[in-house]
Amino acid sequence: MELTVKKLTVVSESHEYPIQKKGKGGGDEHDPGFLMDHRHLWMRDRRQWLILRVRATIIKAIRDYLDEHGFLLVDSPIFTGNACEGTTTLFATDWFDGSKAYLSQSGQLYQEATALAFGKTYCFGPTFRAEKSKTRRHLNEFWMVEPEAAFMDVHQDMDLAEDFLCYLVQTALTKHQAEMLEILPTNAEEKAWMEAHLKVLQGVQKPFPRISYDEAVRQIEAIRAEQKDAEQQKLLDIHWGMDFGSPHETELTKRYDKPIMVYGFPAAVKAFYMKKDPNRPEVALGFDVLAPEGYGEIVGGGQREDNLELLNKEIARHELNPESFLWYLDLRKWGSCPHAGFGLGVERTVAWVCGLHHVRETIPFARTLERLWP
RNA sequence: UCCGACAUAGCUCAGCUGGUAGAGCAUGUGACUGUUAAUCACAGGGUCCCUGGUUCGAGCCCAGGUGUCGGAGCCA
Repeated sequence: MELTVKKLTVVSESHEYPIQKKGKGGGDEHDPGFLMDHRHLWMRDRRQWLILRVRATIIKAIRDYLDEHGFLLVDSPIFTGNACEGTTTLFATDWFDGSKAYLSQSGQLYQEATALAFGKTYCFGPTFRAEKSKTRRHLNEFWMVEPEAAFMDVHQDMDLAEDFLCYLVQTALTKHQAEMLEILPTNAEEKAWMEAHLKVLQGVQKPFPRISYDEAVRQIEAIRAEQKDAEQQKLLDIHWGMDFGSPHETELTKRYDKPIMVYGFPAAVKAFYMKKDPNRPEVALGFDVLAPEGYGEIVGGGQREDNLELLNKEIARHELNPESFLWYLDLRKWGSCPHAGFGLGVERTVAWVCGLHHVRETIPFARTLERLWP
């Protein structure tokens, strides 16, 4: 395209722009820390511009899907009065009467209330974790969508998560596939990787492999036996009853080119509100969806304990204060029913779809352990 | 909290066995003008993260500290 300029107006002069063009070798002229310090300008870069538009597409797809499938948006509060699952992972702030308010780390408990009132609901907003996690998968402020439905069991919950995720990925691909291939890779090697990655995403169709925790443990044991590196063997140590660590998830998902659904975790390592398998009380009716290519857990969910007596026992076993949960227990006391739901992390999903190394690029202004600027 | 790596010009980095600081880009001046990652010439630009130590001499070696990044744990 060629333009014949008839008139030129300088709207604003810009001298010594802090972010430079690519170097002659084609590599980045700046390291990630510098770029994050200039996030307010960096987002004008075409790669960042695309990533944040993919995020917007995925967010719209989340709302469209749930709205069209009978879910009502009923948001959970962000301030909560009590620390539900331990204060160490919560940000505390001063409340009016000298007490503390905590920033929500999940809207789920409130979604159980709204689902029992409206049938199918979801909340979608920022979530806060005060964990001192410094990894490419963690932010201290991130966005999570949490659908919850009455009369839904864990199997229907997994069906929903599967269908939902397929819709999100395919919607993002339909809209952005061409520009993702054109813009995201910065060299020939990355371009080849992106071509393969887009094929993987095209293959994100139902059904996903569903692997029981028991089976996953067996597979990880087999993977561990193949490892030659002693360090890696140590990291992959596993036995029934242990929760998975990142190395377990990463190695397991490398074997698949679709997201996998792992279900039936040991109840002992899961949250107090998870319903137990009536046939195997040591197993919880929860599941995780693990993205391929090592992107980790993008969905966590399951069926909730709807039996008042069993729930009380779990609260005692986890040494939680029952008074904090009086309203939550009311939900079982008056008109309860089987119900289930899940949470999907927006940034991890966007990072996976875009094939990014780090989730910090998937949110306009990342908040991490060392970053409150800009 | 634990483990590891790194910290040199505005930015990205090099710097040998310890001998007193370099490149590219950016910036300034000039040349050129069909450019689009412009090109050419010249120039300016440094608390080598901080403190202490070893040494005739430390960007380099040692100790402590600070900061950044990655990983573990925890999780989306």
